[in-house]
Amino acid sequence: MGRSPSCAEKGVKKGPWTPEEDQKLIDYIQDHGPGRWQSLPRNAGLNRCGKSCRLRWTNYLRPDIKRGKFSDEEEQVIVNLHSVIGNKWSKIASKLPGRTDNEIKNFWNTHLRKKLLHDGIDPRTHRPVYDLNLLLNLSQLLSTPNFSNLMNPWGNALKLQTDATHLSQIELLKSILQFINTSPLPNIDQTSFLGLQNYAQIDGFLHGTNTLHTVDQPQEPFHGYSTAITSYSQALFERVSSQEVLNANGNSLISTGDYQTECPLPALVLDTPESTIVNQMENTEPAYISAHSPTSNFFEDWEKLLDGEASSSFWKDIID
DNA sequence: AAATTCATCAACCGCAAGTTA
DNA sequence: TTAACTTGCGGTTGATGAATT
Repeated sequence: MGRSPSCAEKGVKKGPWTPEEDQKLIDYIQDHGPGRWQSLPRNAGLNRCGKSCRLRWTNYLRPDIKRGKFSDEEEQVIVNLHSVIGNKWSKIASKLPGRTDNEIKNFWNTHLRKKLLHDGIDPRTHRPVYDLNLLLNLSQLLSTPNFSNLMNPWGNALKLQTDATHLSQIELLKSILQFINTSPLPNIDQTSFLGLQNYAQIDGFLHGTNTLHTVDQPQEPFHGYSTAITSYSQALFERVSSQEVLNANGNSLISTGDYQTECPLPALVLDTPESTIVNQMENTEPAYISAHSPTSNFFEDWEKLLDGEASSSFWKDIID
């Protein structure tokens, strides 16, 4: 599949169209119809590339283009469709007669995205935004060169750091699992998304076994896992929050109140004995997780997530 | 009044899929 | 079958005008 030369390579005009150019394009298309964009500029006497002509016609000159502000109904359609199909602007545009994909894309980027953010909705997931201040605080804390010096060298500074890191990891994990569990997308087959084998792998991971066995897909496939992680993170949180974490100025970086108000995940039903899960998670190595599954990236991230040595760069990447 | 920042949107770019010879 | 060509898409840029300092 070759790539056609860009407009610049052909030495044709770029930039805004003049009224004369517009008229030439309109006249030509009225006579010959749209299409054949590559040869159109030559035939129409335009010193433009075909791409530029097509774009000008479809986004501006087409007679059926609707102009003016988007109505509330149109806005709602865009938001609803975007929540289902994402940045498929041409697909969204096909449901809004007279609107172009470019126009919708611009409207999204300049208005709707900000509006959703303002309303506390993540415009990518269309779900309530989880406040990342806790993670950011932890990141700053852990990247402080003198962090370990702040702590009593005879105390449990390293353990606290480990707990705090672990807690932040678990919180993200919880969000991921909760998203998967509550995803409203009707067409996502969660079995094919992760694969039965991967359910088994997670199951094995959480229960400390390396055997790959088939498990039935539950109604909410990650329910048990997310509740287990919730209980685990709660235990970790209690450990972290029971101690004052101070920055170089002596200001508290983490407080129980901040955590509780900024991590508004609803409480999940505990369906696994807490102590068992905690012990199993701490003692389990994820190395057996297959790197060759269709979802290997997902599991590579899991491995990074759980790999102590790699965790610093992993979390830095996420936060960045 | 001038300088700076912000918001908007037309237009461009690169990529990938589809089509043709 | 394959390579060249065409088309469409989504991300990004930059010119422009409005708002703010």
